[in-house]
Amino acid sequence: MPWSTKELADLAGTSLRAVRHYESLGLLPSPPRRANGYKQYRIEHLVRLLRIRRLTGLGFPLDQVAIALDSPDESGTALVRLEEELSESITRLERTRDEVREILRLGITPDLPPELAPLAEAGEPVHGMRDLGIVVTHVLGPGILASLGSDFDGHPNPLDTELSRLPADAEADRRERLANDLIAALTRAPRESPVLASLERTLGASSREAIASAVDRLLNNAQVDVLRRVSAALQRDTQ
Amino acid sequence: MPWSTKELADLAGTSLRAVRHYESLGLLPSPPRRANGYKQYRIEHLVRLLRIRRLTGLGFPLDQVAIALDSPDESGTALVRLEEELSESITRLERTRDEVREILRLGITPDLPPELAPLAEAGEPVHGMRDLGIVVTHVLGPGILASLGSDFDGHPNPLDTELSRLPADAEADRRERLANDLIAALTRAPRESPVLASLERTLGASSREAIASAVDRLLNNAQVDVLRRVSAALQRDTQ
DNA sequence: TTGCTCCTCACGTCACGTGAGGTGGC
DNA sequence: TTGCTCCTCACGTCACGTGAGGTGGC
Repeated sequence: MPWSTKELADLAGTSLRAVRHYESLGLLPSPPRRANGYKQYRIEHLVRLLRIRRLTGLGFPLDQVAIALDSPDESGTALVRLEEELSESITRLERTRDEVREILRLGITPDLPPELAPLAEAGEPVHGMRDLGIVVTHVLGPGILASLGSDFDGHPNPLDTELSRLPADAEADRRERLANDLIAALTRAPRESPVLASLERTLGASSREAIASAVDRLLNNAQVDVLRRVSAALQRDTQ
Repeated sequence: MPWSTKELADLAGTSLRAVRHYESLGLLPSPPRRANGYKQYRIEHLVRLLRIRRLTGLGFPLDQVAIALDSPDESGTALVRLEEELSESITRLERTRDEVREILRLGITPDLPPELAPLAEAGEPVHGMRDLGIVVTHVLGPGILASLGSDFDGHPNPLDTELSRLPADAEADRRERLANDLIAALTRAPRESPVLASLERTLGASSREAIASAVDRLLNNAQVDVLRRVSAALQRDTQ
């Protein structure tokens, strides 16, 4: 007539270990035993176990379950908090699910912010620009690339591609030509310079340093040279 | 110029401990140290850390992160699986959130299935019927109460209330009257008897036993007596 | 005797959080 | 000297899962 631990677990649709766990926490009273030490559960234990399972199924942590079991009518605030937590989790998961779907749709790599993915496609062995992009988008926030004038809407800007592939020993006139093209492109885009300037003013010292370090160590001399010219021209522009 | 562990963590927007954790797993290479043992992180570490954070932010477990970092282009199947897991979690959480909202809306206690809540309201100290309900709804599935003819749509059926409050020493004619009323009510409800009968035929031995045990130990003699009469009448009806 | 069930430790999971205890830098 | 930072163990979290090692029941 009485049930073993396994039988009780099966009746309640849960596991042997869960039953023992609840018992060790005092959520479920220890049943009487037979002479050989086997436990004998009865209907009161099944009822209690079903109530525990119901509460854990709703998402109550076990310490809250202990409280709710003894005063089920006063669990109002706990329920409100639970609902809030559930809603938060749902919106968070929905956001990341949408992001994962977007990554799948575009067929891009998941380890970069999506704005940077086209850059990764552009040139395989050139990781300097990619890594610079990772640091800059993190420090300045995503969207910075758009405001820099690059049209990362599916295809990399040819100028960006050329910059990322610029060899360290590129000749002076090639550097100058690329710099001028970039300056022209950035100047045509109406929105970027003020954004950049205001961002730069509000940047903390450590962020500045991180970007400077990224530029210095991740790009080669020719690339840095080109970016310096661009930067100087834009700064003149803003003043 | 190089960064301490704390500085690196701050730059990446994560914790000291997370950085050390990634390092201990080999996700992040150990940086060179100064003479006193202090670690010196550089831009490569920041880039790596940001890529790790991006992947964990999407929900990748750390062992998958290790793989994805080294071959970011081949994480397609991992992404598909991730999307599926996210979707499953979302629907599961939505279901429980809706259930929690319903509990809040009705102002009922969370430790019972919602169909049983009105029963709990009916009589305070009478837990026998409540506990029987918990066992029966779990074993036979929710919805069984509806098919038993009780209209649990906001108010407890007066007959149920009377049954749950029936004292053990109720007199014979009171028992008979209540049994007849219940039989009449159940017979008027068009849908229940076949459901019950078919369920009973398909029940396993352990479930039968659980219900029998619940009836025997959670109800008093008078209540069991009334239910026996009702059961007998219904069984005659079905044949 | 063999196979199945029951029992009690006790470590493992996952991604870190949180001290403990000691030392270096200013 | 004091306060702050850095370091390395190492245990804690949460709700159990998963053996290990031993015994009882048929």
